[in-house]
Amino acid sequence: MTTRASKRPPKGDTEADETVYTAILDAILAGRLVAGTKLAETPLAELFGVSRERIRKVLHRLVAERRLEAVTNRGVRVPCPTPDDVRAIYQAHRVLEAGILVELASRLDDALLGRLADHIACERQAAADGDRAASVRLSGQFHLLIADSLGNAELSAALRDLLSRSSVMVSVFEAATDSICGANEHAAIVEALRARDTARAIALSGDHFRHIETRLRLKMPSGGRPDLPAIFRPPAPAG
Amino acid sequence: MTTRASKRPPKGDTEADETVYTAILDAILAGRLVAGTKLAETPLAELFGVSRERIRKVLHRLVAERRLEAVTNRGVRVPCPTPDDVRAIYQAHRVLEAGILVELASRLDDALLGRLADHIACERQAAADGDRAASVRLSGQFHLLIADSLGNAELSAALRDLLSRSSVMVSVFEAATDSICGANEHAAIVEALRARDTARAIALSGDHFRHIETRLRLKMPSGGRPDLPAIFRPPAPAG
DNA sequence: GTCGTGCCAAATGTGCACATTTTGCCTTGC
DNA sequence: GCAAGGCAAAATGTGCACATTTGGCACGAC
Repeated sequence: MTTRASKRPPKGDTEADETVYTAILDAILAGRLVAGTKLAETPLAELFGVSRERIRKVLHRLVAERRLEAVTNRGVRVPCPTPDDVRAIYQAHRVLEAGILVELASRLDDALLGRLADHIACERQAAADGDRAASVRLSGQFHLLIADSLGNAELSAALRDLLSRSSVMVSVFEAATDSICGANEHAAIVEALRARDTARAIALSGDHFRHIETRLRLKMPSGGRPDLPAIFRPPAPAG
Repeated sequence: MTTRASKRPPKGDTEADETVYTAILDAILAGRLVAGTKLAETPLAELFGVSRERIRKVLHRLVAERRLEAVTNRGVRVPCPTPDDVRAIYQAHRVLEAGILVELASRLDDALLGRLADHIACERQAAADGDRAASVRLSGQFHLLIADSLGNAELSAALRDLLSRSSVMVSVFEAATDSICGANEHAAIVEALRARDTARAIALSGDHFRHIETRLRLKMPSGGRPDLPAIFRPPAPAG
C-alpha cells in the first residue's frame, strides 16, 4: 500500500489474460474468425492494448487446446477443417452419445425424464416463436444436458472439447436453419428412453447425427471459399 | 553465415522444447513424479540446462493439457487425483467403450476380429511367460486397439487423453498385478462381438471396467501418503 | 508462552531488446 | 520477357532484467 495507483494495474493482469483469451475464443466459436485466418501477434497486441508477450501466451494456450494451429516461425492460424474432419467430430459425438445412452438407461429416474421433457418443451417453444438463435442454442444444449446427466466431469469436458472445436457451432447453425424439427428427433430419443428401449434410443440418436452429417456434407463442399488445403489433401479412405 | 558455430544452437531449440516436454510428461505418466509434487522453474531450468523461459513454456503447455495444475504466483504441481477422480476416468472410459462397441458392431469384419484375436493371443502369451510388464501394456493396448479400429482420430485422441491423465497407467499396473486374467475378459468381449451380441459385449465391457474400479477402490484409500487434499474434499454425491 | 506484525529471501510474472527466420520485391543475367 | 538470386522489412522466437507476490522467520506485545 505504498503507492495507490501504480503505473500499471498490478494485479488485474490475470483478468487481462482472460479477457483476451475469451475474446479470441468467442470469435472462433462464433465464426467471426474465418477458418484459415492468420492471427499475427503485433496487430492483436495493439488491438487489445496489451503487450505482445501476453498475446503470445494466450495464443500458445489456444494452440495447446487445439483451437488454433501453429507453424514454427510462421505464426498461428484458425484451423481449416475439411468436411471429413467435421464428419469425424460428428461421428465421435454419435459414438459418445451412444455410450452415454447405455449408461443413462441403467439409472433413469423420473426427475431426469422430467428435465429432458422440460428442455424439449423449451426447444418447441423457441421453434414456435420463430427464435432461430434460441432454437440452435437449445438444440446443442440438449446433447450437453444428456451428457451432464451422468455427473461425470471427464465425460462432460470431453464432449465440450469435441463440440467447441472446428467451429462446430457454425456448422450446427447451418444445419439447423434448414429445418428446426430437431426437437422432434430429440423427443423421440427421450421417448425411447422412457420406454426403456435402449437400442431404439441409440438408433434414433445415430439417425439424428447422420441427418446432420448428411446436411453438412451437402452444404460444406459448396462453400464460397476455395478451401485449397482440403482440395489438395490426399483422398479420404472412404471409410 | 557470418559465424559458423554461434554461441548457441540456432535451430535445435524446437527439439529442446520437445526433449523437456517429453521428459516431464514421461515422468508423470510413469509415476516417477509423485502426485502433489511441486515443479519449480529454476531447478528444472538448471537440471535440463535450458533457460527458465523454456521451462515456463513447457510447463504452461502441460497445464493447458491438464497434465499439471497451476496456481498463480505459486507454481505448478503434479495433480493429486482423488479416488473419485480416478473412478470418474474409468467410468468415462467405460461409457466411451460402450459407444465404440455399438459402432463397431455395425461394421465388423473378419479382418478386425482376427486382429483382436491376435492381440488376445499376445496377451495370453505374455501371461504364460510371466511377463508382468508386457501383460499390463498389452492389456491397456487392447482398449486402444478397439478404439482405433473405428479410424476416428478424434475418438482415439479423446481416449488417449483420458488414459494418460491422472497417472492411470500406474493405477492399471496396480490393478493388473493382482490378477492377470484380464485377457479372458477381453476374449469374452471379442467372442460376444463375433456372435453379434452387442448388448452382451457392452455388458461384459462394463463388468470388466467395474472389476478394475472395485480393485482400485480397495487399494487407493490405503495409500501410504496422507493425501490431505482428498481427505478434506466434500463427500462425493454417491452417484 | 503464544499470538500478531513486520521484514527479508525466494519464486513467479512481465516487459523489453535482440537474434533468427520468413517473405515479398528488386535487381540482374540469360 | 522471364527466371533466379539476393536484399530488406516484417514477424516470430528467445534470453534477460526487473517488478510483484508469496512464505518463512524473527522480533515484540499481551
